[in-house]
Amino acid sequence: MKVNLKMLSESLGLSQTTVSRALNGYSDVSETTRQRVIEAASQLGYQPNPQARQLATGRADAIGIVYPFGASDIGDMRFGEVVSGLTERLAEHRIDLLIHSSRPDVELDTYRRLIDGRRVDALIVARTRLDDPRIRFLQERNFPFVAYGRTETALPYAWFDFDNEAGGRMAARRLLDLGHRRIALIHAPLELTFAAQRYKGFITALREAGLEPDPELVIEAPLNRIGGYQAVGRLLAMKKPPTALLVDNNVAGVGALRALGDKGWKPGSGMSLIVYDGIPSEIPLTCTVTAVLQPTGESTGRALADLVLDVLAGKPLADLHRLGQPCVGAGETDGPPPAPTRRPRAKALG
Amino acid sequence: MKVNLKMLSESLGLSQTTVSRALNGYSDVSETTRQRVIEAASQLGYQPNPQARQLATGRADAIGIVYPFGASDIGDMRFGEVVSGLTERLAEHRIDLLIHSSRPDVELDTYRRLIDGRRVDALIVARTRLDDPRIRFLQERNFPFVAYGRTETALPYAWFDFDNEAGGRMAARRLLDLGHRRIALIHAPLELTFAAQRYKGFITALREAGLEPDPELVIEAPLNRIGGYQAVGRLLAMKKPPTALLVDNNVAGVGALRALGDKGWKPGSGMSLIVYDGIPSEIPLTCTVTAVLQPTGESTGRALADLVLDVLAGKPLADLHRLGQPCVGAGETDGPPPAPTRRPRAKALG
DNA sequence: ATCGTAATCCGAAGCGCTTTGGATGTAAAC
DNA sequence: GTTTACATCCAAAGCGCTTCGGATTACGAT
Repeated sequence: MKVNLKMLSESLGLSQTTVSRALNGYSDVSETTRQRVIEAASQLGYQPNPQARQLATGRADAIGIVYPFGASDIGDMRFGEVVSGLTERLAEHRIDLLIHSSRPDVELDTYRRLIDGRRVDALIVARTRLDDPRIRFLQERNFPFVAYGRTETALPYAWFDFDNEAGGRMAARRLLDLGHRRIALIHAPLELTFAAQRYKGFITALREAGLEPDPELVIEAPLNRIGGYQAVGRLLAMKKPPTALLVDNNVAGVGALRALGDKGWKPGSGMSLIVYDGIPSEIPLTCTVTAVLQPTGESTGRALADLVLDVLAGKPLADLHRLGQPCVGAGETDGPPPAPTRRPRAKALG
Repeated sequence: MKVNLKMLSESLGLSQTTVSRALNGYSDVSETTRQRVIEAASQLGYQPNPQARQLATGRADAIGIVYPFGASDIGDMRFGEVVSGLTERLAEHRIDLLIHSSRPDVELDTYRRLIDGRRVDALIVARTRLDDPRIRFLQERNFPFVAYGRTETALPYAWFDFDNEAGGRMAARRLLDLGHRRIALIHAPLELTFAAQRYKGFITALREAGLEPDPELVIEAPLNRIGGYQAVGRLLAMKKPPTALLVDNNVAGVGALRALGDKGWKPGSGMSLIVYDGIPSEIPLTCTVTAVLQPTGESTGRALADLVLDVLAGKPLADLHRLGQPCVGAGETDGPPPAPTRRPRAKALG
């Protein structure tokens, strides 16, 4: 038999008011009675009914996240890990995580339902775009949210993001330091925030090294494996292929790696390769591919949860920004460029 | 301004009772008034308050799933896809998906909180074990749930599972048909249901072919990449290594593939390899590794959702079972065994 | 005219919690 | 002795919905 507030208060000879206030940490109840109440509550196994509480307070004690339907979880945003970190931190505050998924074209409808249905107190917006309609929508409605990734928007909002520009710069820098001069970039569509940022970092590094990026070597590829595969095909078909390659995401990176393998490429020989986020199946093993690494998904999840809590606590949005730092991890594929071709055969034989 | 039932009913000149019953499809309200009500509701943008409804009905309109904390989403249970399928189907019934994660040692506490806290109407139990304390717990409490994977338990319960035994058998059969006789199996700990099932299928296939499985060739490895890596190391170090290998999960499979690669193995040469579920980074590209393939995560999610709805509708548990069929997809790695070694060098030179 | 029946509709009582606006008692201040 | 100020506690009014147990009306049957 479920025990409710009424039963609990009667068994204590107190009013529901007092018991409720005791349990919720109000100051107008003496410490001794509070202890009695807490004792009796755990004794009787009292668990407040969340729906009743929510109805009375107007809160939902839940936040929502909308997962892009059909998104593969390979690499991508490490969904499972992020969820783990999120729920772990949120649980400490008795807040649940509600997950919905929807096809991109009806995403705003899903948002609308969640908001109007008062099912969540706040939302997390994942995988932002430079101009993101979801964020505009939430700002118009003045609904609390935190973005996983930044956007180009005037109004302030809470966000968590990695310093993708720094990451792109570091990666390019690494290749430059190894002596490469013809460096290719395969990047996701630039309306995606992370792609634009990494792109900018890449270009910056090249310019800093006094190089003007060769437009031919900068290829936009769809955010899937085939995209990476085909882009590498184009690069290798060039009369003068690049000596190094940066792929700005690991989904396309898998395809790129595969394409290189098909052409007989091996780690440490021929073209140098860096894949942003690394190749998923390699991370915990010896890395054959150099990668730009980011903190774990769990830590990202916790950071997002903290931001959500801050937003709900009413902290000024302009302060609620977190920037995670990536780093370049070494693999076997970032050697120096091959020695300049000097018609060797003839010489050697001669 | 949020419009509630009272406002809606007043604007219509009807009682709250009638409006509520009209909206909920009761038969004691005339069709004409029902239409009027529905019209006015969408006109005013009326959205019922879920917390109030839940309080009144005692339902939570949500189901829960507990995700194993720290589980990588690579391959594994294709968490993101399953979630997509689940929420898609559940949304049609106005049911939300609540996700929690917890470390395995406190998983039952999480269950307890969700149940006692009346936050969910049912639970989904993922990644079952042969003897699963979570299922015992839920059965004791008589709390609705559906299991993703079967268990050894007397009482009936709803489950979705793949026919892992058939899958294991098919995989072994494929290798046998190619002429292999020394076939190794790397399997996850057998307390995991899927591992036990695939193991059984493997053994069955061998016996059917008149072979007695060689205990030396059947290796248990932890469910991670290192496990697969080390197991292959042991196999290759044997005086008489196997000519074919089946890895019963793709997490260890990634490690196994890497180990083979380190020893100079290439697809189509030397040892034949089949990885259950396939290598994650390969699936949408050309497959170099033969795989036992299962339907998409989305379809699994939808199946789970349907089962949950059936359970909540009170259908007899003994009927609520779904068995998905795997199939063996071809790759480049399932060739015939190498020709028997016949001391070639001496002979040839002689 | 009277009754039974079916079709519609509604009043009011919850569901279990929070919170407002006092009530009560006690000790310090005047 | 009266006033003031705390420190504790509580009655009652919601929060917005569902649902039980009638009320009302219309109408063919008796």
